[in-house]
Amino acid sequence: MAAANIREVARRARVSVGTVSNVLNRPESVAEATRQRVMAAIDELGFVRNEAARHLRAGRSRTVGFVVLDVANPYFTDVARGVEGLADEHDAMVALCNSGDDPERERRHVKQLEEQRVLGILITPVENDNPYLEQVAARGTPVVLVDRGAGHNQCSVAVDDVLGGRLAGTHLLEQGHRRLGFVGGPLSIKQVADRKAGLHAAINDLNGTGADVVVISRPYLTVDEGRRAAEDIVGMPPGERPTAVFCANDLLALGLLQELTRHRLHVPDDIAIVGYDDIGFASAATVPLSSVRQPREQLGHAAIELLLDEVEHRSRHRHRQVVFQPELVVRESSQHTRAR
Amino acid sequence: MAAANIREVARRARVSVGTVSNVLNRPESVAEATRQRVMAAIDELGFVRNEAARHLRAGRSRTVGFVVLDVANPYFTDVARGVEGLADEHDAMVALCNSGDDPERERRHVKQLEEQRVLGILITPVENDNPYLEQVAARGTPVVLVDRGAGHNQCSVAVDDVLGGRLAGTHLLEQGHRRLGFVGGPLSIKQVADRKAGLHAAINDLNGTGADVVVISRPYLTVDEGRRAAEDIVGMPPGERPTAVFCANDLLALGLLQELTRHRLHVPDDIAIVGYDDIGFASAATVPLSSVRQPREQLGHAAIELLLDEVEHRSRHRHRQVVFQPELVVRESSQHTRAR
DNA sequence: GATCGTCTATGAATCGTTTCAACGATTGGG
DNA sequence: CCCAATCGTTGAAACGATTCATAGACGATC
Repeated sequence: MAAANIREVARRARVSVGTVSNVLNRPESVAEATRQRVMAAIDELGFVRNEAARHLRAGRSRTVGFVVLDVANPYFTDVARGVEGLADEHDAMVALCNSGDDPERERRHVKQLEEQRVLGILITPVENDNPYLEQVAARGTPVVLVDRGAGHNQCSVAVDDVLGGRLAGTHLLEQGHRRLGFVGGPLSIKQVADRKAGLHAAINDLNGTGADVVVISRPYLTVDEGRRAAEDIVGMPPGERPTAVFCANDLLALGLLQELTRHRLHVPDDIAIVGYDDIGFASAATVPLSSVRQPREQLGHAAIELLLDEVEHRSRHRHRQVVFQPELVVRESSQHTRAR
Repeated sequence: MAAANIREVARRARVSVGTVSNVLNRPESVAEATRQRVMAAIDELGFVRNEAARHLRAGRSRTVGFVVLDVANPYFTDVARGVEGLADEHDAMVALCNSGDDPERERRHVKQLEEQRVLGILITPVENDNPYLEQVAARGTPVVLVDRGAGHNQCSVAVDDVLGGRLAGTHLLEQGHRRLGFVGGPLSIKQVADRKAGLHAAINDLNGTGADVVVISRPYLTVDEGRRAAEDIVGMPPGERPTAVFCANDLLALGLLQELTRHRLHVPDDIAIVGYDDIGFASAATVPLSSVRQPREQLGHAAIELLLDEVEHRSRHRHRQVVFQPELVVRESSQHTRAR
């Protein structure tokens, strides 16, 4: 049974195609009896609107593209949830695309989305500078950077990572720690560099305390790399070992926690840990993890809001760069438990 | 700069629209000089093909819809990865849609996908019986059920959950356990019921051993519920407490593990645990978790293979129900560690 | 120089919906 | 009884790319 089209529906209901279209899009402007007849014909024929044709006519689709670095990362799926919520209200669909850290795949996805004339594209780009995205925007598909700041020729939503690092650092200093560790991925990733800078800033805020930072650099932000960082730490002479470690994300922190525990180092008494992102598994760890929380759903919310504003008021739209404040969630992994 | 269309490109390159189309789709049939001229025009105008128009003409889009229960569940993102791999080779896109366990949302997504005339729909339905999906298929959009068996009027890919339960059960019995526990979500979910049935089957296989099963039923399959199950177990008199527990998924198992440890019960010596799904976090747990592994990527692979077969050989296609065998991965959580 | 074949390029028809000016029918006011 | 206004419906013109039968140009062959 090939899908029936609007013409067949019209014929069956003995009306013109225009009327069928009206039933579908402006039911109030059609006489009740006619409407019924058309609806009946639609049911009988199993008619399903052809989105491609509507879309061709309309010039734009009702889909928003969201290109993320990694669908498997709970952080992004949470942001996506925020996007979806608001998109739903504007009956737009969200197409979730995975670049998997590969600039090539990212470009392919963006191209496809542009060909689909999506309402707009939300994207966390793999690389830092992406002139091609500005071209996409210039050709008429609005682009909003997610989790990345932008110049004022683009919209962006981000979280203040320097502040996040500072919150973590200040907290650890307040707990009396003076030998701090930073476990992070490559500093070429802006988020990582900013978080580290925040940690240093916290120390500067409190200058003259003689606090020190050992940097343990790791190539990726994964659980496995967290474990390796633990090996590094365990290998240090106890006098040089940091007494508190700030990790660039929760996956690292979880790996670190597991491996330290395995080596009979107690968290937080021997080594305190603060992570970043506050993913669901953070509070579920064997020692619940302190973490810097990013307002993930809000981030998604804000991103699509900026996008829709640009779509709806193309002329009077001004690009904005929204920056959220992170928040420190203190749990067991960074508080001395004397009563032990 | 509104997106230029193929006519403007043709005008600029001083050729007909047909020729531009040929450059795009059959470049070998166009003289080199002409081709160059057209390409130049495309670049200069920033021309981007309009997918809606191609699609309208072609009758079908090059997108496959994948509707999952929960994008935040690593299990589904892994299956999705399998789907994407093969889809890429057929230069099809995958649209990942999230039903979030809500039949209403699921239906909306399916409707949208059908209106988009996607190549086909892969879906893990929320409910068990879904006649509406057969109607979708009958109207011409192939549907493949994922992680659910189907009758022979539909294609499906699934994993033998009874076997999975049996593997877990047999393993625990072989380790000498006789008081077993089963922690699971509502038995109305077929997967859960099957896994439980498998556990009982394992006991029957070895009849006369006097093995026993305590069922601890929980409404959801989450980490939190796993913790609550631990409370139940801790509350039992030590003589009745199971010495080994099989969980319907890894999230439950992780929660259980954490809370038992917190109550100073040692895993596996006091209580052994086997989970299900073998998600990434299973091996990363404080006590690495034994788990029944489902061939996730293969599942995705097989699903899209069935779908593409139906698309490409519509007439001679026969619906198939593929069932995979799960595999038990034994780790520390279910092996006595005498050397402790 | 007529005939045939090869290679390129053309342009009109097509996909299915939406939109909108225009039309006929009906109603109410003057 | 006529004129306007209102209401419901119509039909044709878009939207932008693809396809395909056909035409034209050019060489080779007899």
